[in-house]
Amino acid sequence: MDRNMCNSQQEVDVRKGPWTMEEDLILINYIANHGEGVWNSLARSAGLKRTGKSCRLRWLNYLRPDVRRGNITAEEQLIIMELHAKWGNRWSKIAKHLPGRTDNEIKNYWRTRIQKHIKQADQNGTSTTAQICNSNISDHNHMIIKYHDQASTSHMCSSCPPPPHNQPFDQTTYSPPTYPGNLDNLQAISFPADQSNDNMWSMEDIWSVQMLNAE
DNA sequence: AAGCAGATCAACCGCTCCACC
DNA sequence: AGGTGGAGCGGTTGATCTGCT
Repeated sequence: MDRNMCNSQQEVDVRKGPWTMEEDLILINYIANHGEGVWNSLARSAGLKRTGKSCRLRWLNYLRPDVRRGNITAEEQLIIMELHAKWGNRWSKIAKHLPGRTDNEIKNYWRTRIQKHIKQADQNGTSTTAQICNSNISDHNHMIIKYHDQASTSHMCSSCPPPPHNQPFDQTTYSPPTYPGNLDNLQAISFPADQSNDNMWSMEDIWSVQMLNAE
């Protein structure tokens, strides 16, 4: 009984849900002064009513200064698809090849954009392998992806140059994006350009306040 | 303008792995 | 060798946004 009360009291003390700007600032300031460390004790020391896990996630996915916000570019999209073909849902591994992108972001992107189109295409046609053709990388408006019937013809579109990998993607070990069976049947899909995602407060806001606090 | 449905994404949850004792 | 705690990962949820009627 007492234990239950104690637990529920602890649960009340742990905040969940969206982070406030104040919490963000506390976390940023603390890490700026003390560095990343043991997250549970960091959360306690910083005076945040959050779990270490929550702090870690917030820092890695949002607050780190090197996190890139905004649209996934066509180049990044290609890399994601290639590496997903290679490794499957190893999001953190894929994220390592996309500097500034987080595993969470890539995972969400895959599930909400790419997988959706694959499912839709699944209902339309048949094919077993993928061919990726970046139709208009320069304006980043649309990207066409084609899946062909023959495994042997799975390769980058011959009329297109290889993707301009400016990331540490290892082209020497590059293998064509042959998709596993459950990704069959995609014939041609196009993605509209991403919308910019405005947050309640921008990272520029946070970092400008952080600079002021640091002075 | 209001209501609804689908899309998006931040955050949480549960699990596994690994290092340390 | 086994236990424990922290870190990291992938899956899922739920709030919010957006576009359509």
